[in-house]
Amino acid sequence: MAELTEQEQIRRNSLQDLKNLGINPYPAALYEVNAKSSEILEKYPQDNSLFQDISIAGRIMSRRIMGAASFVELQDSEGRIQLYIKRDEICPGEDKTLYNTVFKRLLDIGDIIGVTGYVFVTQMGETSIHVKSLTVLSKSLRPLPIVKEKDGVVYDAFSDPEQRYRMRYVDLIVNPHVRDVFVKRAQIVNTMRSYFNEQGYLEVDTPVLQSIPGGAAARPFITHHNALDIDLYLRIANELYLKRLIVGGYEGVYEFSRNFRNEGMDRTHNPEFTCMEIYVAYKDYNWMMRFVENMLQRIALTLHGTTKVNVWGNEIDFKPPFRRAPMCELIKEQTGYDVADMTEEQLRETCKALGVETDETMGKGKLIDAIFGEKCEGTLIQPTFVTDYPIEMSPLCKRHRNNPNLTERFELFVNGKELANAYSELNDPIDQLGRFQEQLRLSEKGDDEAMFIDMDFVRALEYGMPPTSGMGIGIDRLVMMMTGEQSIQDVLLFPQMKPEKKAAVTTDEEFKQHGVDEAWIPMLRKAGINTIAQLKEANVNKLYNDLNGLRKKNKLDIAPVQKEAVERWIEG
RNA sequence: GACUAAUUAGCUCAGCAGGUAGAGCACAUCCCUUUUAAGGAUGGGGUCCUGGGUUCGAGCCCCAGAUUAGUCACCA
Repeated sequence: MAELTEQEQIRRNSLQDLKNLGINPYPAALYEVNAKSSEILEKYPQDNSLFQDISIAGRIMSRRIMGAASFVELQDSEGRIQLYIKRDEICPGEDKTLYNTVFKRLLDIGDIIGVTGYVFVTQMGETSIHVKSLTVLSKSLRPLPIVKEKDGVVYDAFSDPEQRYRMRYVDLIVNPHVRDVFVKRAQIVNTMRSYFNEQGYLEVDTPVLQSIPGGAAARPFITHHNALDIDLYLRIANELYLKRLIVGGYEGVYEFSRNFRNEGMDRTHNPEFTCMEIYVAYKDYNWMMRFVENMLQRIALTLHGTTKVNVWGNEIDFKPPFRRAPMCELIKEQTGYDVADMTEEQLRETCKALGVETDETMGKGKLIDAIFGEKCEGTLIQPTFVTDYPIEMSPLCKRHRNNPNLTERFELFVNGKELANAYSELNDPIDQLGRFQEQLRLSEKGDDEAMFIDMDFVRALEYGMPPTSGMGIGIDRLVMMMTGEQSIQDVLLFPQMKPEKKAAVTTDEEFKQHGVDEAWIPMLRKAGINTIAQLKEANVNKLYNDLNGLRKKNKLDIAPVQKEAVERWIEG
């Protein structure tokens, strides 16, 4: 076990002292809570007769002790409220242990307590709780980062991203803003769910483990099922399953789908992320645009009370209708080139002329996408539906009713980023099979994202799927936009991180068995020897000198170690 | 994957031309009896990310590695 820091040791001592006083630092019984910090702060100033017999619980976030009276900031799930603790109030009799020892000495910032009492206003004008009784509910053994705030200025913020993401629990304790982001995330999802349910659409669950990863162009994670002895893929999208359900006869189905893609990680990509996909029978992509607009407007209103949201310095207005523009028109607008009727060769030359990088494996669709991505995406700040994508880029989408080279597809761009993607879904089984075969050709050409052929999906279409419109929206990116967060890690509670590097540490017991004198083990660690392996490689003279030096420095009451002993330890 | 930067006390950060490791908060002991990032005094606390190298001497310079961040590549 790794060495404890001084502060951790002191807290463990306090823990033992509490037990010695007959106080259980981790009691089993429930603690009755009948008030929350936020409602007290909100309602008491209006009506001083309220909250005269309350019980509240939370974490101690700061303490100001002045003799026989103290102030504590208590943090519950809603926020913080000040406690006023007076010695003779919580210790009415002769025995002042609860105040003098338990509260003042054995409790710390980070401990969880419950108190009863009544609400009043201090001379400083702060609504506070006058405490009549105090119960220890959980002793904290690690010191929290201390974040202080005055007049809206935060001092010493706990801000190291690595620590915040790895120890999200600490982040949530000391950074109230972070807790709020995830409340908003839940509100967004709930708003969408009620919006869909109100219209009679059905929420469903489809497989995460799939033998054919379909519905998107992406590299999947591969796993293995032992009993079947087959490889399975973690889903990259749920589209093909939802469409099977439309074939099955549901009018509308949707799913909040956790997807997994074995690709790069950065501040807009996490290996697992959440998409919402919805499919509605007898609709087309024009209907879907109105549907999405209204949904986003409703989310913005729920969260902010207005359709205007500030996203990274841009004021975005989610008030419908959003701009609609065909892709080739936007390319023409930005570059002057009309790519609509170009051949693959002409597109390659255009890319070259525009300075857009290409490679051998790219087909027509990818070439146009490359131009669009490079020249247009970033310019689409206000919500814009980009429509009518070339057919090569959209193997699951219905051909455009007026132009067979295009598809009835839109992507919604907000603040220069893709947010949603929707089709009039392809329901012609023969066309679908042909498009899958084209993907196969791309795959053989080296495009490792080209789609697999899912024959069962084709079979489903052969039974007949009604005209259907489908839409997918990235929940994480939506949350980023709606909360103003700039990285996906900030809207995921537990973003993927590389495993924490664990320093291999040999236990005291192992050192003992290795023949090391017990009294010297702590000194050995201080000398930088934490494993048997390190011990074996140690230099006898250096270690011998180090140990006795440490003995002197730490004023140890043990005899100096003999060089022969150190030799024995090293040799084992 | 490439490049750049960061990594020092529980937290936030200083540190120089290579010469005994610092501050604030937190912690401990004491003082102060209604405070407001409380105040005062004293004190404890460090594998300066890891491993090599240069040097009489490295937190600092060189090489390699780890992690994180940013940019690019990749990524509907």
